Amino acid sequence: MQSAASPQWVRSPDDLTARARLRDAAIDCFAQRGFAASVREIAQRAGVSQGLIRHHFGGKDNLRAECDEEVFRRFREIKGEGLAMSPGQAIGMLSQLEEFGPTFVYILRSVLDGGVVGRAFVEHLIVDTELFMEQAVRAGTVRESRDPSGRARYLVTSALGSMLVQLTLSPEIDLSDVGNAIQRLTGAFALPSLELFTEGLFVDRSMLDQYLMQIPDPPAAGRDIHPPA
Amino acid sequence: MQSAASPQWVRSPDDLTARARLRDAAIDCFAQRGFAASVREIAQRAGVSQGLIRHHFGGKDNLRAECDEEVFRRFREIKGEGLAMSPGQAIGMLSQLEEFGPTFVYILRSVLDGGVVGRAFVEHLIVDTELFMEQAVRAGTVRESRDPSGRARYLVTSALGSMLVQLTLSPEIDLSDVGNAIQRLTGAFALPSLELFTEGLFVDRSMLDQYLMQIPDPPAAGRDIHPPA
DNA sequence: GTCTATATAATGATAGAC
DNA sequence: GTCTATCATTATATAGAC
Repeated sequence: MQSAASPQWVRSPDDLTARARLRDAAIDCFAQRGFAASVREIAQRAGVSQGLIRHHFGGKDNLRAECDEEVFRRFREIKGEGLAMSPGQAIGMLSQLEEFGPTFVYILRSVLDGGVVGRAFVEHLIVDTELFMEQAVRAGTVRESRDPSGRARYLVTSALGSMLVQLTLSPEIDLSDVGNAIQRLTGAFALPSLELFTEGLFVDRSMLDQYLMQIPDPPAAGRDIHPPA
Repeated sequence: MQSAASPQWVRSPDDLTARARLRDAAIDCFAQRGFAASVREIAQRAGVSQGLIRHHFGGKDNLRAECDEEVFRRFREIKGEGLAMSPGQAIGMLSQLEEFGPTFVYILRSVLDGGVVGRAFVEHLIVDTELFMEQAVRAGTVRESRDPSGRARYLVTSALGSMLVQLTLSPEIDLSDVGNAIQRLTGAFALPSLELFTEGLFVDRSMLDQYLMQIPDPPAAGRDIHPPA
């Protein structure tokens, strides 16, 4: 386990093997310009020729797969194994780390792209959130849910999705300054979300009660398909 | 104003001008395969040659622009001018209309893509939601907010974003059956969202009160940037 | 290991025949 | 109005020299 100030994967470029330098250049490119970035572009950023990429990785798909792996590895490493954080805490912490910038943007892009990293990232967040909420419920700070899994999935997808929609709505946000970008994406929603989480939205319970009466089986476990596939 | 069962823009393909048929084929293609769909593909679906697209539209960008316009026109037409619906009602209604399928998927893709239709669509929903919530507050069914604009923006982006994230998480969902797709995307979240909107999440008010004391100015109007740009 | 040069495929743009 | 044929560009994949 590394200190947060200088994780294992941050070192001077000279220390890296050519293969790793190529992979990191690809991660940066994919983060900045999306997965449509060409191999020529990646090679140029790494200061080598495009032929070398094929030599080391065989093709773009393979290169992307290795980037996916590395990015998810970094995510797991930074997050820490047993550390259960709320999604807000996690995102807030991650965005503070300068070195994590490209990794985080890579993940966001992968979520939008439907890539494997994105999926894994979201599912990971959901599991963590369910655990975190479970603890919070036991601690008495968060209300119990009739469907803990569904609630965790709902909280994560709406928080993340909200950021992504805001992002597409605000092309002027500079993704290279990740900390600032996250601040802009989440700052505007601090008050509305706190308000909603504390006071709810509806004045009375009729909508919820109506729904609960309408469904056939006891409202203990989720009756709906939660896992994607 | 047309009846919902058969809007103005639904007719047998023979009734359409070649230009309109081409445009509609493009909308279908963009919806099904994304905006990377080639002009050859579009021409093939329309049963004409690729040269004809250039003849009528000049180029792909222009064609996309006309598709954007048409899709947004259909959206406005279906929605109705003065009709204020909740986001949930609106999405539920739209998904029922068979003919609206490609249009709806086109809009979703446009949101993900950051396209003009997507932006306009979201901003439209936000304005409608704010109006709707204003009425609901006056009617006594929804609680007052310290930041009505921010709340509307938060509700729309999180509801929509949640669907989009679920969509990327579930590639097996068949987008051609829009009604079913929406059902799968929203059904799992009915209970968690109703629960949250009715009962909130936190047991006590400490988080909210802490935030309210921390910010300098009176919590009447939003102190943050809400409009994207 | 690294480079240069080339093959191949796809796409959007264009020209000109009918 | 509509089609066919071709061009220019760009991307990846590949081969072979050093």
